[in-house]
Amino acid sequence: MNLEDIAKLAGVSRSTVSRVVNNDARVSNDVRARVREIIDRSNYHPNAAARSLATRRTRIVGLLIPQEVESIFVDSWFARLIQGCLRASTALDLSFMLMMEQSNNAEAVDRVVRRTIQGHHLDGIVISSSFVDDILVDRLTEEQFPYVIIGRDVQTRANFVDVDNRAASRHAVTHLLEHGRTRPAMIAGPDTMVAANDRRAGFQDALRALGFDEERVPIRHADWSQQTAFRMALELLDSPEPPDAFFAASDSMAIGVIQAIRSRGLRVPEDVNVMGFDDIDRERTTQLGLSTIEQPIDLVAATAIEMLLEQQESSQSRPLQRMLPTRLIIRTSCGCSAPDIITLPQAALAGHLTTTSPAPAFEYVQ
Amino acid sequence: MNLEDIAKLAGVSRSTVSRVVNNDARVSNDVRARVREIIDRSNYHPNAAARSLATRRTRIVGLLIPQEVESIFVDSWFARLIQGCLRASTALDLSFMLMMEQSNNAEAVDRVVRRTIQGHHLDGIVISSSFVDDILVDRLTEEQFPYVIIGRDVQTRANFVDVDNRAASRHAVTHLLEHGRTRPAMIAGPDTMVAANDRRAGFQDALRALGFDEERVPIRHADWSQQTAFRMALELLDSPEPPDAFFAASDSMAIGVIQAIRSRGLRVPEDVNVMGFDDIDRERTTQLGLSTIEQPIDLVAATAIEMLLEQQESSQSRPLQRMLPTRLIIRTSCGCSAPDIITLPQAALAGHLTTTSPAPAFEYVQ
DNA sequence: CATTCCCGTGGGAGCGCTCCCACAACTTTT
DNA sequence: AAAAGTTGTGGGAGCGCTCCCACGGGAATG
Repeated sequence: MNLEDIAKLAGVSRSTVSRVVNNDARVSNDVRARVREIIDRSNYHPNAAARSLATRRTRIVGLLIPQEVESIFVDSWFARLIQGCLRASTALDLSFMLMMEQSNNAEAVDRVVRRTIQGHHLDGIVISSSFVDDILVDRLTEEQFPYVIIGRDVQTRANFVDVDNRAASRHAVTHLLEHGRTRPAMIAGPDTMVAANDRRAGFQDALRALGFDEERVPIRHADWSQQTAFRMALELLDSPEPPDAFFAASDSMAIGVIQAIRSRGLRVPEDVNVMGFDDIDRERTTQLGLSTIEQPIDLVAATAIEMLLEQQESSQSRPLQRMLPTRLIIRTSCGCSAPDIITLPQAALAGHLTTTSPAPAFEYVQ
Repeated sequence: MNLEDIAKLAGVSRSTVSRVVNNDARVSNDVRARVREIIDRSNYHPNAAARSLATRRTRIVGLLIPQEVESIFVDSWFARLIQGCLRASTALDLSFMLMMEQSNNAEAVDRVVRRTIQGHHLDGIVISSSFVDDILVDRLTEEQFPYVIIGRDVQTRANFVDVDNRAASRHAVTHLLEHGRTRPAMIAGPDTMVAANDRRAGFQDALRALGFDEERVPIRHADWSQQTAFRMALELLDSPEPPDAFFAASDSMAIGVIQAIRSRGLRVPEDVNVMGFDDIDRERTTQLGLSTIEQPIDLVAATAIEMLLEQQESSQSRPLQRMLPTRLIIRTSCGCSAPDIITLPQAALAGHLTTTSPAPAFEYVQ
């Protein structure tokens, strides 16, 4: 069953049927109605391959995720990202392809490029952060292929979408310390990661603004895991000057911190206040009353997909960079008694760029 | 850059280049080498759409997951299934497409069918269980479109792959009770689900074989959640005849059971023994020393993809049904002192079919 | 009333591949 | 030595669509 068949059944030409299928205005109403009916009756659907061949568009977008992380799917961050991309694609009537490759491996990158770009398999690709410092971005740019990286990159020529980790952290920490605590501490992420550094910088911004002596505020770098955070929090709690307020760069780590606090017979928030980051596993954080910063993953994903389409339309070469707003989710661990949700203002990075890039060219989306 | 271009560069015909690309034997070695080199040098990759159009194959397989479950991705079962399918597809050089739709919704099903089947978008589709009692399977069968359902279905005409939940449960429970406990109990899954019923049947098989009075063995139906299992286990523990061995139909529920046991001041395995099912979140189960039955999700996924290809090759109409082996993962909660892994024999269903289907036609894979 | 314009429609070309058949140049069989 | 088969190669047709141009007829314009 193809266009020609439908055309014959409707007594019109192939072109006319094509116009009806593609909602072209230049078809008279009665012809349109007749063709529509026949299409419905005969269960016709245009052949995707033929369409792609003629239009040079596949209406398929992809998400590339790194293979290295073994537990990649147990980490709900990736799961939620996938879900968000899938949702956004479906809403735009795009098909969604998942790809997994090793990053930092020339051969694997080549495989991706050949298959997707040169084989014209995809219209665009969303790249989850770990691939960043790669040949891949260069190849993609060179080939003028639409892509978006999830997570701000330090080399500022790439297309990306991210939340303003620094601004969010600054505001959250300011809120945390408004409860009168005097000995803050941070369990930060690995200092090789941009997001981890941005969150730490936001923490320090807040300290500075509030007049804390940065030298005396302990910061420990953990690996996002509950276990490591637990251990490090324990160390700090056992030190001569135990912290009375923790900012953890992720909820998992915040949970580790809370466990550590409790294991020393202390209570949250009566004795020690805690602030997390992510709010992805809402069930657990709610149960613990963990105050945290919400990452709008669905929005990040949807924005990424949109940015892909934008690149497809206009092939301008200026990088597309977008920062999304976050919300402060107030439960009880920060010291508040009543839950609340506060949308955080952004733009902390504008003045404090960690790179020497030419201009603070991010687009802040409100 | 297309076939013709390469042909011109190599001084041969389009056909010859095509043969080289597709590893056709009928090309002389020197011509093959020359063409290969030019292909590599010019970064050529065949156009997927053109290929699909000519061959009527897309080399894309899909996974359809139900939209209803809000936390679909927090549940690591789905995440692992996706990962498994993705891995298997990549290994076979297939692209992997993810689709999310509402099941039990005629319109949504129609959308899937039209887009994937009639639009020739996919070569085959893996369906995660919730879609089963649907119009979808009928449509798929009718259109002779390759599909595989994850999870045994009671209406036995469909293609599926599953683990033998019943045999696995029987063996695991037999093992559990070998430690001399006399008052077993089960926290089962929702009795609307085939897998839940199979696991319960396996439990009962074991009881019968060991000479227990089934009437007096309590079985509670929960919803796979830790919370509900916790509550039900508590009820049982507070009854006049508290159980001294629990079989939980999932690890989450087993964790709830362990919490309940501990909250009554009892110890696992000294006072009460526990057996779970799934072994997906290995980190948590290991930490708790939970003995459980391992579901080989990766194998399930890989088998599903393979079955898709099989259907593509030979379009025989006999349903393709495959049961995969499980392993008993012995840690400490069952009462054992030394960890062990035991591959379980299958075929429990062969004699005890829960349906009245014509023949026990499953293929047991060892 | 003649000319231009627009609107709705039809048909050809072409997207880049595969598959089939043709055919030349050998090799093997009769 | 003729017939048949084999091997390597080339070219045409066709997969089902879109896009462009052509064209007829009615409406708007001069």
